[in-house]
Amino acid sequence: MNPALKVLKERGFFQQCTDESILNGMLEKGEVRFYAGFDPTGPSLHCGHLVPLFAMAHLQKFGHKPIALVGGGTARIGDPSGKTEMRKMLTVEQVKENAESLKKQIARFIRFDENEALLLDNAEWLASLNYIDFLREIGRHFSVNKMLTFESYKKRLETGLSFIEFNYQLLQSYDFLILRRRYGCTLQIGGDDQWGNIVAGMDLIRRLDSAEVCGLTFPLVTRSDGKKMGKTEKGAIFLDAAMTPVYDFFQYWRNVADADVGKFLKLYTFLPTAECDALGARTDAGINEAKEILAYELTKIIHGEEEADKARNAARAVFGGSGGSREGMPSLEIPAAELENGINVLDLFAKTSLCASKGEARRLIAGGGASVGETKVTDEKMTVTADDVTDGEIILKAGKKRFFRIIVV
RNA sequence: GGGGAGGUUCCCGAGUGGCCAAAGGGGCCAGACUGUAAAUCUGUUGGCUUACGCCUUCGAAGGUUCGAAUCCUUCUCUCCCCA
Repeated sequence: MNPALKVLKERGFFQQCTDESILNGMLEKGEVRFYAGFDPTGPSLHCGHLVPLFAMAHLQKFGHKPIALVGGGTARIGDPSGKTEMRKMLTVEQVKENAESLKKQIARFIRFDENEALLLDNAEWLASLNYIDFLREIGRHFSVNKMLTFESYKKRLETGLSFIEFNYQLLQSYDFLILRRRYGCTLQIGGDDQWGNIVAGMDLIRRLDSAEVCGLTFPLVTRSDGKKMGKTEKGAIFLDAAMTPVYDFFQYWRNVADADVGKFLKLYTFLPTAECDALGARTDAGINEAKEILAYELTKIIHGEEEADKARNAARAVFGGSGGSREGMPSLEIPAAELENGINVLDLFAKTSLCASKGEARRLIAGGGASVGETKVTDEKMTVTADDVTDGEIILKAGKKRFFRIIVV
């Protein structure tokens, strides 16, 4: 088997492909131009996008030529695949802005200075399409009957599917067609929810250009507890530090379930497969340590080594490990003068990201989950003063895991 | 175009004039147990207030009423049936 394909399989990136022997042969034969799409529906990529990013990085390491396609054109429509509700329409400006920030994040995974890696925006060819021409040339090759048999559309038929969303498959197929014609792209990779769209693109290319191309999908990553990957109640875990602080990002991965550690190490780090398996097979204190490795390695890739160190040190400081430093902990500066008069605990907690309101702070205290420094807060009328300051800062705790650093200036 | 059913707090879902900040479940947060895990049990879960209480919330805007999530009018969105 081709080594690149082997790595993808070993690491859990392989769900299904259109024809394995053809794909294998293609990869063996030489550098393959491949693409994966990213929808700029938000200003930042989130954890759900990590799998295709890592897959692209792996393939590039084997010399294959990646195209990261930002869906500046398609994002204006919305893909119904896997969605149960209609997507919000975005304005052209929003999409453009989003596309810009996605590019920077993708660049952390793909080296655009090597292997002729490309970053394209499908608005380039979609925006100027002529409706009539498109129907004549592309639309006639699609059978509505066939499209309706796709699982993703079936589901949407129950709740409602607008015509423009229904057209998504045509546009994505057209993307593939254009990329093959212009850049010789012969492989599309994506999440398994994209299977239908990928196959449709393949069919279109076979019909119009009589050319053979391949598709490969990744499994939908699930957590062992059945919850959605990369989602918390506060929303998705984003790659942008402004949206998900590095410390929170680190902590998310630090807290994954035991059963997921090995799988996630293979998917979300570049550590050798054997090492990932070994780490994931650990138990007790060992698995706990493996989680730190997972969190650290991934944070390093997304936010850089310096930030990853900070986050790890902050976590260690908080949870009592060695080599701790509080620098990476979420923090807030408060003038010393304010402390002179004393600040009510409720007000102080409500100011931080620990509590959204004073009511929430009150509940936290009532539940016995709030601490100032090492002292548990038992009275909501308590006042925090300069006496509580240690080394120029006050550490607030909400529960065992959430910490906040007040820096006195 | 005609007819019907609906839009409730983070989600699902009760509520059909005052006892409703709104049942129940899920989730979230916290406590116990632990390994910053899982499972389990317990508590909590709109905002402000020391408190009495006040304010905002039941698709939107008006109206009836001492009082509306609940009644009326208009608008809007979703689903279903017919054309």
